Amino acid sequence: MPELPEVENVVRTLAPRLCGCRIERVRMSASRVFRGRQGEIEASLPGCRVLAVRRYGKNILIELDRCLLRVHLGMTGKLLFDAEQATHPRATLWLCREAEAETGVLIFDDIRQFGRFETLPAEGEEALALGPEPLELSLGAFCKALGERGGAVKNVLLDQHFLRGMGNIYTDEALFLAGIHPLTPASRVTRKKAAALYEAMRLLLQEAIDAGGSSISDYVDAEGRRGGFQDRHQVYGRAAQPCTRCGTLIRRMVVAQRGTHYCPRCQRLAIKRPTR
DNA sequence: ATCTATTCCTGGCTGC
DNA sequence: TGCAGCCAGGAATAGA
Repeated sequence: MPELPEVENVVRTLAPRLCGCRIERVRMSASRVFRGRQGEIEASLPGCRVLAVRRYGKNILIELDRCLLRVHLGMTGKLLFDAEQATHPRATLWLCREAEAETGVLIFDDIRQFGRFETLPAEGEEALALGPEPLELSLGAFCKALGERGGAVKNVLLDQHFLRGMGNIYTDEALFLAGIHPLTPASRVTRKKAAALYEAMRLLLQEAIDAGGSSISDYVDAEGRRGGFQDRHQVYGRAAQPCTRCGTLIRRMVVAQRGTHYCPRCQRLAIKRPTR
């Protein structure tokens, strides 16, 4: 499932091949990824030139000269230059470079249709109003915001209005590295633990980006390459296997309707009561 | 307002 | 070998 590091790798493999191209024509199949905007997209994309490709949380924003194309990969979405790798193409863009014939296609492929493919007005990302990037946020701002939130710390980290880019895998991994139980109320995470969480999250995201992301089910970048970080997960997907730190068996429970993996010994649910 | 539960969607896996 | 049933979960939406 694509989270911040995976989307970052998609953007990095997408940008050099896409920037400067003109979209010649578009073919779309009926799919809920367009959210009823299929005709609008088909009408607006042809003739547009790609100015830039950037990431906004887990969104891929393709900046065109007339509008913004927002692509969210959801669970199983992929952007591919190789038609051979597409099994469930939802949109196909034919591209061409200046004074050249068609130079290739870009396919948005999405098995489960949890993704999104839509046009937004230029500067449309502001309307998405997501929280700050984890890698750009200061420690002080993170601790302050965390302390003001209700609910379990895992739910808060997954909330894209709190931080943009964290998903289930990196949330479980970051909580493990910081030694925080996923159900700990966000407002009860101590300053020391919050600082550990902040550092763990940033280290994890950077290392995962450098490793090409995590390929759990079928994630691949725009060149069709798998990531390598899945082999370094310490809790995610390791239920009933020994903790890499203490040997206790990793447990799985459901938090925020998501499979949640943690070490019951390294991540104690200790709610300190105020001492009178 | 703020937080939680439900819904969408299909391939892969399990067990009979 | 076939097939029913379950599981994976991001985020919009509805509900408390």
